Amino acid sequence: MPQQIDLLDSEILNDITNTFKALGDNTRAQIVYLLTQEELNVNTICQTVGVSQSTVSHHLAKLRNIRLVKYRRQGNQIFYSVDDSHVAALFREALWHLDHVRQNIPDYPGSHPV
Amino acid sequence: MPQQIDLLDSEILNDITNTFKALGDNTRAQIVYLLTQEELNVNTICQTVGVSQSTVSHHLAKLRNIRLVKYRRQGNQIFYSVDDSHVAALFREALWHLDHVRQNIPDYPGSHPV
DNA sequence: TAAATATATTGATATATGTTCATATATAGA
DNA sequence: TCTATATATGAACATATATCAATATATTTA
Repeated sequence: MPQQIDLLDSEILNDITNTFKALGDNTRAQIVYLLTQEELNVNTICQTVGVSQSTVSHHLAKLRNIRLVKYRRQGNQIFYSVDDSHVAALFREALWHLDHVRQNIPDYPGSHPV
Repeated sequence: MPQQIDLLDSEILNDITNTFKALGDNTRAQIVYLLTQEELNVNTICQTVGVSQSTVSHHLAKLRNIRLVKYRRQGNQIFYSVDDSHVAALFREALWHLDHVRQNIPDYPGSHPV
C-alpha cells in the first residue's frame, strides 16, 4: 500500500526556505557562525569577517527580518547575537552531514545516473 | 579578556553554504522534505510537487552534486532518497527554530533598531 | 531494431541577490 | 547646538539562479 506522503504547507515552506536562504551565503553564514559564539557589535563583525560596513548592515537587516539574530543597543553601538540555540544546532547538523558525506565518497558512483 | 572567536575555514564555509543554499529554494526544499519521508522516483516527485520534469531533474542534479540525495536505478526509473539522517535533522532544527521565533513575538521590538 | 517511456542536459530568459556608493539616522561628547 | 562616531537605508549594477522548451540519453518492450 502506498504510504501517505506529507507536503510542507506553503507558509511553513516559505519560512523554512527563507531561513535556509539566509544561511546560504558565505558572508551571512560567517556572520551567523560568529554570533553563535559571542555577541558582537557591527564594527567588530566588519573587521572579523573582512567586509564593508554597508554590506554587513544589509546582511544583518536580512538576518533580523527573519529573526535569525537579535540585537540590543548600547550607547553608540548595536550588539547582535543569534536568536536561539537552534541556529547553532543548524550549523552542527550541517557540519555533521558534511562529515558523513566526506566519509562516504566510495559509496557514491562518480558517473552520471543515466 | 577578549575570548577567541572562531572563523569558518573557506572550504568548509563553501560546503556549508552550498548545503543551505540547496535547501533555500521552495521547490528543492519540498523535494528534499518528501525524500526525508520516502524513496521516490522522478515522475512521482514531479506529480507530488507539481512542477515540470525538466525543473525537477535540474533540482535533483543540484541535490546530487552536493550529496544531499542519493539515487538508484530500477529499470526505467531512478529512485531518489536523502543521503543521510542529518538531512532530516536539518529540517527538524529549522522547524524548531521557527516555532521558537513564533512563540517569542512579544520579545522582539517591532520598530527599527536605529 | 523500432517505438515508448523515464530521466538528463542544453540553451535561453526573466527574476532574485550580493555588493558598492552615497546618504540618512541615531547617539555621545564638547 | 555642532561634530564625531556607529549603524542603517536606498539606488544602481553585475552576477547568480529558477524555470521553460527542446533535445539527448538510457532502458524496456514489441
